[in-house]
Amino acid sequence: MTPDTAAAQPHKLFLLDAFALIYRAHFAFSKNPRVNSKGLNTGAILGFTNTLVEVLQKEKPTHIGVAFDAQKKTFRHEQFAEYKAQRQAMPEDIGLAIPYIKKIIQAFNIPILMVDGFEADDVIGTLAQRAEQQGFGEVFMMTPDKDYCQLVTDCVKIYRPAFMGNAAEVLDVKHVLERFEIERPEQVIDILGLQGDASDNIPGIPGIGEKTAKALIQKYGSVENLIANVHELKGKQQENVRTYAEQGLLSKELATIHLDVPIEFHEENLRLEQPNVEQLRQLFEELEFRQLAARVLGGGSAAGTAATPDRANPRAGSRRPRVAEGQGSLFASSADAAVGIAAEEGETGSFGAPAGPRLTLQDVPHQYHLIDTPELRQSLLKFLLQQTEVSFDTETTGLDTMTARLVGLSFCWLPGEAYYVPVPHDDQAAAQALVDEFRPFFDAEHIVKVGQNIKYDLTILRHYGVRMRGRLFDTMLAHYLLEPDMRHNMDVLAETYLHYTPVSILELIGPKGKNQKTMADLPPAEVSDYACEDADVTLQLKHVFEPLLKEVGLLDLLNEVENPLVPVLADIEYEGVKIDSSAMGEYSAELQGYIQDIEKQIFSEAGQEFNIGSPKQLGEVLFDKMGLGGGKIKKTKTGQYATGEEILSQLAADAPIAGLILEHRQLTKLRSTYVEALPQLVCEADGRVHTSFNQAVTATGRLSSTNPNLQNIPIRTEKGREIRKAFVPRDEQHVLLAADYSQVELRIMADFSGDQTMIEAFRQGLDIHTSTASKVFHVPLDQVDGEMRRKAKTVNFGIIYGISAFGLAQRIGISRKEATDIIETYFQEFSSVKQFMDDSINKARELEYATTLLGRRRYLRDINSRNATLRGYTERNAINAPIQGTAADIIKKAMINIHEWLVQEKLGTKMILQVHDELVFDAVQEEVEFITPKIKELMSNALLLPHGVPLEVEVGTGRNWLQAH
DNA sequence: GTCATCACG
DNA sequence: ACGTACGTGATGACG
Repeated sequence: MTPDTAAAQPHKLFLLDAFALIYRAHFAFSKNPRVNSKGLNTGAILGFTNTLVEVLQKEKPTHIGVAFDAQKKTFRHEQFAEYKAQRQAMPEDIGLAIPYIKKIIQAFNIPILMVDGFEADDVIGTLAQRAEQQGFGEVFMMTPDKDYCQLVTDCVKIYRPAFMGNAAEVLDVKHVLERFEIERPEQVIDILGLQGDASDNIPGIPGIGEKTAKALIQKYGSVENLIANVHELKGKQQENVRTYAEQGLLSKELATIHLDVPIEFHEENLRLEQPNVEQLRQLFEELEFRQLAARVLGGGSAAGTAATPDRANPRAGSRRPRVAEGQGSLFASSADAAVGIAAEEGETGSFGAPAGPRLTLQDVPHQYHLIDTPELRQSLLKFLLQQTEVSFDTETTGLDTMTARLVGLSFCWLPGEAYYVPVPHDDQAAAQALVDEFRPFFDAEHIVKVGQNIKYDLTILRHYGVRMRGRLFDTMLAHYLLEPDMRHNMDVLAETYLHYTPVSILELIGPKGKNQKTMADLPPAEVSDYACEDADVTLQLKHVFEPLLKEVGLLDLLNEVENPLVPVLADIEYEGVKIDSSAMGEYSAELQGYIQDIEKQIFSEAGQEFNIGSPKQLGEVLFDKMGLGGGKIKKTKTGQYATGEEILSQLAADAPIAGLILEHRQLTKLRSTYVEALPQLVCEADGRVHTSFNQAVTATGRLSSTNPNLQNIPIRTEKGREIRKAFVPRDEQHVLLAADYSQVELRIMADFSGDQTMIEAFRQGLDIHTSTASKVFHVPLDQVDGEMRRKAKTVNFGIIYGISAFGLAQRIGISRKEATDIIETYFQEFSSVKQFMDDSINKARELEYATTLLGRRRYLRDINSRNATLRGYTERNAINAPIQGTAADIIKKAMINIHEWLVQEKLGTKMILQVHDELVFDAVQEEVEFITPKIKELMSNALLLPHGVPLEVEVGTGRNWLQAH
C-alpha cells in the first residue's frame, strides 16, 4: 500500500459475484433478447458489462475483483447430495456468454477470482473479511443475492446494482437487521436455515416460512437454541422441529458462507488498473456493442471514432441477403436516380442522440429511387402492376390517423431496391390526384400488399377514398404470432432478423418537442431513403418470417385470421362510435356533486383535509392518524400502506370513512377516466370517437383497445352503467345492436376437456352456474339458491384461471378448508376437467408452449422453472392461454365473416366495437330483422369446437349501448 | 417513468 | 413450503 495514494483517496474495494450478476442480466433481456449478427445472444454480456462500467464510472473504486464459482463440485455438494440438484443446467446462451465476459474482465485488467471447491460467495466473503482485518477501507460486495446479508459489517456492505429502473442500493448493517428483524447479521443464516431457500434447494424446516422464521429467531436467537428448547413449542410446530432438527442444522450449514477459503488478501493484486483499450475495442466490435463502445472508449465524436472499423467490417457486404424474387426493375442502373448519400452522412449524430455509429446504407448495395415526375410515376405503376407481391409504406405528417396527411408512398418488390413517391401534401386536390394515379395498384386483387402495421396505411389511404383490395401481409402480425409476448417494432425486427439498423425516425425529424418536425418539413429527397428503407426492410422481413411461420404451423393462422382481420379493424376504427357529449356533460356535473359531498364527509371523519387520491396521504391518515386496521396493517411491496379495495372493504365494517373513500374512488374514476375523457376524444371531423384496436399486444391473442380504451366501459355498477347510455346510434334511423357469446370460455373448456357432465349441461341449455352449483353442493337444480350459484360461478371462473384454494377462499369469503372441499367435489363431479388441467400442464412442460384451437402459441418458458411462484404462474397460463386464446380465435373469425357478409350484401349496418366476447353494431333499423339471425349464425359457427359443444349468441338492440344488452 | 388503483372481459 | 386466479389500459400521485 503506497502511503500517498492512501492519503489522497480512501480505499474502496468492489467484489463482484459474477454468476449472480450474469443470470440477472440474462433474464432482464429475456423479453427482448439481444442477438448480434452471428446469432449470439449478447444480453447477459451487455448487461454484465453495463453494470461493471457503471460501477467503475459512478463509484470509482480503487480496488476491484470479480469472483466466479469454481467449475468443480463444491463442499456443499458433498454435504448434501440434493444441493442444487434440481437446479437446471445453465442456459446455453449464458454458457456461450461466459468466455466473452471473462475476456472483457481481463481487458479491463480486473482480476478474476476463482478457488477450486468453493463458490463465489465464499471467496468474496473471505476476501472481504481479510480486507477488513487488515484495516482496509470500505468493501462492497456487489450482488443481488440476499445470502450475503450475513456478512455485512460496518466496513463491509452489499452493493445492489441498479436494475430495471431501480436505483443502485447499498445495504449496510442497519438495513439487514431491519429487513430480517434480527439483532446480528450472522442470524441471517439462522433465518435461512429455518425457512430454506427453494432456488438453492436448501430444505429448511417444513411449516416454517419467512414470518415464523423471524419470530422464532427473535425468540431463540439461533437454530441450535431453538432445537434445545423445542419443548417450549406447540403442537405441529414442535413435532416438525423435532423431526427435522437435523435438516434444519444442515440447512443452516448450507446457507453459511464460508470464510476459510484458501486465498490471501493482497491489496496490490486488486488495485484498479487502466483498461486495455485496444482489447476492449476489439471485443465490443465483435459483439456489436456500439453504444457501449462509444461510452467507454470513444467519448467525444462518437460517429468519427468508430465509423472506420464499422465501414471496414468484412461482414457488411453480406448483411442484406438478396432474395431473387419479383420481376423487373424500373431503372437499368442505380446511376439514374441515386439519392444523396452525402446528406445522410451530414445527418448522422446531428441530434446528438445515437452515441455509436450505426450501419449506414453505404455498407450495402441498394438502389433507392425518388419518383417525382408524372412519367416516372406511370412507369413505376406499370412495374407495380406486373408484381404479385409488393411491400409499401406511407409517410405522413403524424401518427393520428384522423388528422395525418399523406406525404409520400414507398414501394418495394425486390430486396434492396425501392421507390419513393412524394405526395404534394400542401395541396389536397393534387394529393388526391396523385393517390388516384396509384389506384390501379391498390385495387389490384392479384397483388399481395406487404406492410408493417399495415392497418395504419390502410386507414390513411381510406381518407383518400382508397379501399385496398387483394390479400395483405403484415410483418408486425407475423412476428406477433412467432413471439406473442415480445414487441414488434420494425427497427428491432430489422436488427434481430436482418442484422441491419434502419435510419431511425428520430434522426430524420428530431426528438419530440414543441418544434417537432414532420415528414412534410423535409425535402422529398431526404425522406426518400428513409421511406424506401422501410418498404425494403418490410419486404425482407416478410421473406424471413414466412418460412419461420410455415415451420411452426402458424402461416395459416396469419393468412386466414390475422391478416384478413386487418381491414375489418381498419373499418371499425374508421367508422368510430357516436358519443352523446351533452349527456356526458350533465352526468359529469351530477358526479361532481356527489364527489364534493363525500369529500366533506371524509374530511370531517378524518378531522383534517388531505388529498384523498394520494394513496400515500390516505394511508397516513387512516393508519397513523386514525389508528385504523387494528394491528394487522398491510403494506405494498414498496413499503407504503396498502389501501386497495379489499383492505378498505374490510375496514368499512367498523369505520365509515373506508366506505366513503371507496365510493369517492369509484366516482372520481368514472369522472376522470370516462365522463371527462371521452368527450375530449370526439373527432372534430365527424363527431365520433375512434378507438385503436391493437392486434399485437396481448399474450393470448385477444385484441386490446386504446385511445380511448372502449373495452372497459363500466357496466358492473349502477353509477358506472349510466355511462353506457351515452354510447348511441348515429341517427334516428339506426339502433345499437349488441351480440354476445354466452359463456364462451366455459364452453371451450367443457369441449376441450370432453367432460360429459358439463357438455350435457350446455347441450340442454341449462344455466351453467346453477348446474355447477347443483353438482358441487349436491342439491337438485331447483333448490340451488343465489348464494350457491354465486359460489359456483366463482368456481367456474377460477377453473378457467387455474384455480387455487386460497384464491377461491379469498374471493368468496370462505375458509381455505371449505374452498379445498368445494374444489375437491368439483373435480369429482367434473373429473375430465381435472384431467384436462393436468394434461394442459404436462403438455406445456414438454413443449414449453400452449396452443389454441387454431394453433396460436403462447410460449411458457418458465413452466419448468425451479422458482415455485413463477412456475405456478406459468402453469396457470398453460390452462388459461388455450381457453382465452381460442375464444379470441373464434370471435376474430366471426368478425371477418360478418364483415365480409355485410359488404357483400351492401348493407348499411356497420360493426363498431369488439369487447372480447361481444360485437357491437351501428345497425340500420330496417336491417335489424334481417341481420340478427345471420349475425347469430355467423358467430355461432365461426369455428366448430372439436367435441361439438354449441356456441350460443345473445343479441339485443336499443337506443344506446346499455339498452342493447 | 413507475406505482397503486380500478374499469372491463 | 412457496404465494396465490387469467388477460388488458387509463388515471393521478410522486420522484
